Amino acid sequence: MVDLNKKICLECRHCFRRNVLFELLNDKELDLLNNNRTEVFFKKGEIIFKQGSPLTHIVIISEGLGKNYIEGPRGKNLIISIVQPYLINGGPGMYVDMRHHSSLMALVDSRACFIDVNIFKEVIRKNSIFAEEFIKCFSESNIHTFSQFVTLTQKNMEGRIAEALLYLKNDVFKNGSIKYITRQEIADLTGLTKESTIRVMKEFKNECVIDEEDKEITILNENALQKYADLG
Amino acid sequence: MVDLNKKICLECRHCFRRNVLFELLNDKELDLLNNNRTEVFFKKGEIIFKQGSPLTHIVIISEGLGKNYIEGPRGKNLIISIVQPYLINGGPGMYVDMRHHSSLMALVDSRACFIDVNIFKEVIRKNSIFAEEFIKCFSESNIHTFSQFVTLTQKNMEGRIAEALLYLKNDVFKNGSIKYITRQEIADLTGLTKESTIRVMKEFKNECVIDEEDKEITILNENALQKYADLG
DNA sequence: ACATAAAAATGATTTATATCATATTAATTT
DNA sequence: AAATTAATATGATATAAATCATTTTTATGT
Repeated sequence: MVDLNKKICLECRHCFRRNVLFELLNDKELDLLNNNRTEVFFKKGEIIFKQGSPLTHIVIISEGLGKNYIEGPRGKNLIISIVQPYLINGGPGMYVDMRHHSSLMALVDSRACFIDVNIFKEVIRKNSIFAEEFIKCFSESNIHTFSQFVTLTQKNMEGRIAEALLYLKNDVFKNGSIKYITRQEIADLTGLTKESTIRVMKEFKNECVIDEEDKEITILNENALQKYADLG
Repeated sequence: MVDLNKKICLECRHCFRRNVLFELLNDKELDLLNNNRTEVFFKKGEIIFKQGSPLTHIVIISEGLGKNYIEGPRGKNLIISIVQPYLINGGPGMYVDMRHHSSLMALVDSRACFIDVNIFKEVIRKNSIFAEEFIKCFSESNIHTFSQFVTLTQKNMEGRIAEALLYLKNDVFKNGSIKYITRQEIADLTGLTKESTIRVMKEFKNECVIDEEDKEITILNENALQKYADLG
């Protein structure tokens, strides 16, 4: 009979190794993380962690896709990032108040790995190279937030949608077509209303800057989008 | 004759110790930082470090006040934070591309301490408690950025100005009156134009929510401001 | 296959905020 | 003290984007 625990363990170590960050850990450290993890399946639309709730685990999506968003004061969401597999979802609360400062929702059926945050911090404390790379990841997402911040406060609708589409194409879907993202979500990425988003997307479609088939958005003219982003 | 080097050294260690973070370092580590630092005076309006330039040193303002801002694509600035003495100005670039992703300008005549970033990182690598506290500081500023992001994308003029004034009063000037900050700077903190900022400030003055004498802004009714922030 | 719900689309209207133009006051510089 | 520059103030006007009201299309559940 197959030892299911063992199987999950091996799977997980595989999952760990898919993020180059974990290559910096030795077997003992990997085992430590592995022995303090749980794996949970989420259906599309389910919340993986919720803003304000205790931050007890860091989350790695091993299969699927998520959106990381801040719930604004009157129900309006601001999407900070679209989360692909193997990225570490810690969040600034893990070193401040042990609370989540944003929510993570599954955009498609997803599998998520929960690692005890204290164990994770212990590994960071013990392995300074790993710590440094963790800070690096954190910093990279920070740089993206900065640039999104400027875009949303200083660019017009076309510029903001163009930036969001370029982000989705290049950073999230790695040059594939954009899937599983609704107009409302593009609105939440850009701080616009869904109606405005729909109008700009239609404008881009009419100008053959983008195309859409079967809910898949393809970017036909990246230069045009870049121009919108630059002029916006 | 007084040994000036020694004097600056002692001063600096004093400056280090004013930030509780440095209490976590041992003498050897403090010496290491101390031996790899320079102190520079800046006049009001001078740039301490410039967005895009190489990040070779972390900066601690030991006297004075600064503004940390992102220079937007078409000349419009976004102020991320007002920087008081003893705070560490690293920035996300120090673990990514060794470039500054924002600029720091002196708001009044200021003294700034430059510490070699590689030495600073070496200390972080060697002292895991210090590293953890550094991540904590970084995370706290991150949480503030998140909240400012939501405010600027989801609140109206009054709400944004109210949030900025509360930030200045409580976080920057520690319940003293708000000084050295122009209308243009409040505009850059809120993503508004200076004209709109002037109008809202006047509205707040008329309603006796704030008062201004000799360029010093006093908050007369914090509850009213909080209400504007909540409803905005 | 039908019913229900969710997403996308569209036009009309409103409104919050920016822009423009100009004046006044305060702060620096010469 | 005069001249120049920077900051604040104010009114008129324009406009980008939100809001509101419906409709159409697509997806999901029973």
